[in-house]
Amino acid sequence: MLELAILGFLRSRPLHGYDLRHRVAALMGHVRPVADGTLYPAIKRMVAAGWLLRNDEPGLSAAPRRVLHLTPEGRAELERRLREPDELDISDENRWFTMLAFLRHLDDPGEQAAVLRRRLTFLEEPTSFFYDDDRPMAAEDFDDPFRQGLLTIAHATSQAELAWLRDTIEHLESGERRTS
Amino acid sequence: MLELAILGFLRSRPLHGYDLRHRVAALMGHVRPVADGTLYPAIKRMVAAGWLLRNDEPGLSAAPRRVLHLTPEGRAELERRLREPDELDISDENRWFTMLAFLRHLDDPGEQAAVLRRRLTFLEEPTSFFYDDDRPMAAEDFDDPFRQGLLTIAHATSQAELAWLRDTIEHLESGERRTS
DNA sequence: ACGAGGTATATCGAGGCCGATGTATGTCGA
DNA sequence: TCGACATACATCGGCCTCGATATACCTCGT
Repeated sequence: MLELAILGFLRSRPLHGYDLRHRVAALMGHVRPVADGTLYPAIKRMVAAGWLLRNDEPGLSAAPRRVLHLTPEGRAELERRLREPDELDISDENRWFTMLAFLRHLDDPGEQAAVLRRRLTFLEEPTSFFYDDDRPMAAEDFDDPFRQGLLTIAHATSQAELAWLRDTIEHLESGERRTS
Repeated sequence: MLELAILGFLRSRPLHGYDLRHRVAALMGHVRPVADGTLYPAIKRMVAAGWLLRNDEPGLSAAPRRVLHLTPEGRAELERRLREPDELDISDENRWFTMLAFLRHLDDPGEQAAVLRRRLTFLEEPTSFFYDDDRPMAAEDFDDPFRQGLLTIAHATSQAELAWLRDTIEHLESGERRTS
């Protein structure tokens, strides 16, 4: 997910680690600023994987900036991750929102719509409040005002997302039809 | 966060690992079912910390059930975590929602309201779309329909949560005044 | 002329998480 | 009665993350 964000940011322009750090932190919405000990090893991994190239750009600042470029392989990797292999369902909110933030890089509207449709299917399947054996979750959960709040908030969120998804899918697909 | 959930569930009744696994998975909302390799080491840690007691309950099922009880220390630890030391702000969604799911165990309405009020303060401070140096985030972010969607959804979510928070805080505090 | 604070990268160790795998036993349908 | 499946616990290696720490240079205010 950090890797996805790095690939996504570098798709637009080359950046050095420190800049990436700010952008990633802003994207993750202050939620959890990336630690240096996480970011730099990730960069190293990705350079080793052949997705990034590191060019030194001396003199412009205090320390030498290691400017990172996306390689064609990196670009392919980004697209692969945005398309998201079907087995991994889009069930992790963080992962999903990060994907959304860079979905524009998948430039075929049909493919974009396909990703949104998968998310829509996922959101539409009712959340089970039951265990596997149809035992309902403890009744106490439902006269707890805090858990009620949890449900209220979750409901509002998914309604908002569903509305947006349906709208956007329609737009993408009508545009699609017009251009084909 | 896993530990918080374990403490929370055991506060109501003793449970064995397998049952905990189901409950935690249901709580995390299918988001990411806990792996055995995560749950059982966590239990072991917590037993070692003195928060849990493990009593074997033989014969009732296939494998011997290791029934887990919350110790007084565990209970204190749960309450400490629900009160959440002020330094760590409630910025991680997962953490926050898990807290909410067990906030009833902090049985003083005043303390409950205090926790909600901290969350309210956090949500009310406007999210910065700027870097530290007041450079705005790339303009391209704003004519990207997917990032727009991100903002739309986030806005709807926080509105719903804000409304619920204000409502609930008021209830808790008026109840508080009545009983004092 | 000096120190505080920002820029920029890097490494290390401790510990946590995931995925795979193993080991039993009970239950239920064909 | 045989196999499939659920119950129930456990361990292991590898990878990742976090937090701390280090280095070194620049800028700006005093």
